[in-house]
Amino acid sequence: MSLDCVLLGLLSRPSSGYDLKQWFSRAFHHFWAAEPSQIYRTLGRLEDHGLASVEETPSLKGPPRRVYRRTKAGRAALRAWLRDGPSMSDTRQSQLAQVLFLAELPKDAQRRFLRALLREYEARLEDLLAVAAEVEHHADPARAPSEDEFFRRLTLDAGIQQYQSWIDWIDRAIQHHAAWSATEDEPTRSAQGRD
Amino acid sequence: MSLDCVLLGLLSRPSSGYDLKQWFSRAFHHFWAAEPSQIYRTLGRLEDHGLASVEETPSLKGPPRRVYRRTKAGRAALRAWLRDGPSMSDTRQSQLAQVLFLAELPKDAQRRFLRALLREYEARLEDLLAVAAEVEHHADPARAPSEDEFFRRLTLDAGIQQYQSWIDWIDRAIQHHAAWSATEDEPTRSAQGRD
DNA sequence: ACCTTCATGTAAGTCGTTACATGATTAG
DNA sequence: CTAATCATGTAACGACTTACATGAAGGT
Repeated sequence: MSLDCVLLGLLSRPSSGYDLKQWFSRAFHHFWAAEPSQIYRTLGRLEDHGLASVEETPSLKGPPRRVYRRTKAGRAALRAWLRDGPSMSDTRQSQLAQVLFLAELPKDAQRRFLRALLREYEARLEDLLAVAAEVEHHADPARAPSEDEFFRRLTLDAGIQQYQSWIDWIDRAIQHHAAWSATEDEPTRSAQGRD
Repeated sequence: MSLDCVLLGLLSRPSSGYDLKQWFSRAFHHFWAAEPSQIYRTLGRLEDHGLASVEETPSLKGPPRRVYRRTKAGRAALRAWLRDGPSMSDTRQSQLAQVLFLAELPKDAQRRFLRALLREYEARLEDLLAVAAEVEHHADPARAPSEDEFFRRLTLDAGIQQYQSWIDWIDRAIQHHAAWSATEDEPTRSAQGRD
């Protein structure tokens, strides 16, 4: 239900499914991912419900673009969603679940896992910083940002800070893990092959 | 597919669906939520695939408990999942999507939204701190933590730090928003009723 | 000739949510 | 007697993923 709202938000400018896909792989990717198939289907649903309208226009390359724009009802739905207050979705972080069960692996595999996690987050942070730099580059430093710009930067900042916070956490985790491995170095029960 | 793995991880101690539900609403809730219906269905699937076995035992109260324990194959599947390295699930944070579109609302509604978001995260942090305090209380400060304890604390720390990081972000966001609202106080285009 | 980018989707299947159904035991 | 807790699930629906299908335009 909330991908519908996200698309309605993005449709502040008329866009094709393909256009929207680009947003999802760039400025956005740190807090919402969506596959083309899902985007196209959701756009169809929006149209069915009268929240968006389509217009087919020829494209320079390939098949004609189906450009969606939101209707009055669409805008109303979006605003209702926003006015309802924060919709706190349950985040599923399988990496953390994996950390919780890491006792199932031997110590060196544990260390490898934590290091791999660190590298993952570092890579993601780097990607996001590149996006942020690009946004910054397009901006006019003399003027106060527009509303859209202001909030786009806020969400970028959120992502950057989240990743930095993860990296800090894993750094400390790796250190604690090393220290604790040293104190507890008799072979442990749970790393053995029982079951 | 990964709820299967999470349950396999939790089944390091034989448990009923009801037991597992308790974990999901307590020590766990900050990075994975699951409804009973889904837990029961997943347990059934694990059994079908030979990753867990059931034994029915009478309970003191209510219907008999169906206690699941993981099989050798189950443990192997879990370890394979862990050895495969971090599984970075795409997080969907609809709150951030909402922030991105906040320009659709008037300024005072924007401020209310950000404040509500702050309160949400503060409440969640408080809950998690309570869980962490409880865990700390049960622990023996003299001994080094067991492997299980060590990783459980790691995941709790991650949650606490994440929430704190969110709170810092929103605090700053609210300040920036106030400052920026003051500079840009002519009525803005996007807050008007066009579309 | 072949690859990439642009651009559309469908079809099958899994995962997850919401709502409901059932029934025993114990504390007030 | 009533409500809470313990304990099981099903049924229906909606969300999301994975894999596949199609095809034109333009570059190498």
